[in-house]
Amino acid sequence: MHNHELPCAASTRSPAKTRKRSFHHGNLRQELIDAALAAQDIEGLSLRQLAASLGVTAAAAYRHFDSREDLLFEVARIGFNRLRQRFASAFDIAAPPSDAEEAQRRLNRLAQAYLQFADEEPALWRLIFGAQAEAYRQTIGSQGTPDSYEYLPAALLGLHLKGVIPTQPSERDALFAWSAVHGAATLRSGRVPGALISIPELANEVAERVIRAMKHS
Amino acid sequence: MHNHELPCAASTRSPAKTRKRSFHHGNLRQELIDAALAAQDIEGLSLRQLAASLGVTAAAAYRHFDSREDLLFEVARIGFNRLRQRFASAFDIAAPPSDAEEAQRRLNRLAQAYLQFADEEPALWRLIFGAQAEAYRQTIGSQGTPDSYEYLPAALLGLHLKGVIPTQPSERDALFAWSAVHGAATLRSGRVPGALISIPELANEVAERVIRAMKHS
DNA sequence: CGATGAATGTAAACATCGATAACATGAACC
DNA sequence: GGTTCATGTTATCGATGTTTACATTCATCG
Repeated sequence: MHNHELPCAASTRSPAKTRKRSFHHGNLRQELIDAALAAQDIEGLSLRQLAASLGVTAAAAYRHFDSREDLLFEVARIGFNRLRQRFASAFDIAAPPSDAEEAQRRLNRLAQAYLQFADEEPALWRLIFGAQAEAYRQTIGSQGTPDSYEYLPAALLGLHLKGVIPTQPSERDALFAWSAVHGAATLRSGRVPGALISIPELANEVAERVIRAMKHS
Repeated sequence: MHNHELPCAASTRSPAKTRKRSFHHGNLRQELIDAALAAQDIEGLSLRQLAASLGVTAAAAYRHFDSREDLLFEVARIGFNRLRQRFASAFDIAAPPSDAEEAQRRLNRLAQAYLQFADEEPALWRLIFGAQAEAYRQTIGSQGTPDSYEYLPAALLGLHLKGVIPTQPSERDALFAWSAVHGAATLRSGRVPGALISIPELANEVAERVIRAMKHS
């Protein structure tokens, strides 16, 4: 029953995926997370099937996670981190935009990051903005430096600083911009008819319109 | 075990809810749907508990529904119908708007209908726009006269006809407007910080900004 | 009225799920 | 070698969706 052909080589987390495992799996926690990340429907995952796919009993998973929700929680944390990394790639939140064009490009890239995340990692997107979205947002959405939720207000403020927008962007302006981008991503993830535009184009459309709405207030 | 104190009074769907039931429940299908509609988490409903709450075995539900999903499907159909009725109350899609102000009020009321639905029937909202949103939309979203998805383009067209918007609204304009409204409803249902505005006010904000974005293109 | 058959309920069973408890194994450390 | 802890297994529980076989009611027709 037990296969102990090869003993675990390194005591410290051997990352050799090609090695056959010993009785001790060696890296089960991470592999469970990875397997969950690779699933098409993360929320609907069965812990037993997930464990079985790694050649391990369901009970083994409970050595590393308190519950199924706890596992999904860790996966959601990774999801939020990836989204924040995409935001961070859009622009440096610490430095103000160089000029008006750059300020506009920032909002554009931010929208693009959001939409690309929804497009390229739809399962993660549905997880973190799905049924448990509120629970996730409260505990892990606002952690990390900088906070994911700071980028959009920062981008809008940059637009004002460079004269693209006449008034200081209010909280409602941010809420509207966020609604537009989030809504576009949601509708896109639902493959709504007519949303067959490319992501950069769609992001540009949304960003342009958001700016237009704020230009004339 | 069996209670047959009162025989079923009317053969044709007695709606008397105060009457005690006979062995035959009499209206189980509808009551299952009603009970599901009253649930706070429709997607997470347990068929067994639902049946038990009506004093009936789980297997009894299978006389009226092929599966749990089938039941949720019927509930989702009702949800779409209610949303469409709210749209229909916003304005008559067959008649063009009387003037520019009425055209703007139409978009305003449409956004309000959308947001109020999300606010007043959050469980139904989460059901029809949740995990199975795509499946529901494909089969029941576009049925009925008129189609739910016709209202927003109609409202935008009305804005153009009355001179509020210079150009003929494109499909992308509609997509953006829809994104903004849908996103606002989604964020609101998530109780996002700062979204503490009243629904009419929020609808007005969104509608105004959508119009502003289209005015200057 | 009474038999028949469809509609609609129950009871029992099955597979699967999340979760827990008791036990077994392997690795590390003295 | 022996102890100890981390990490796996097996067995089990209660709940779930679903199916099957059986029971009851009801409408209909002779």
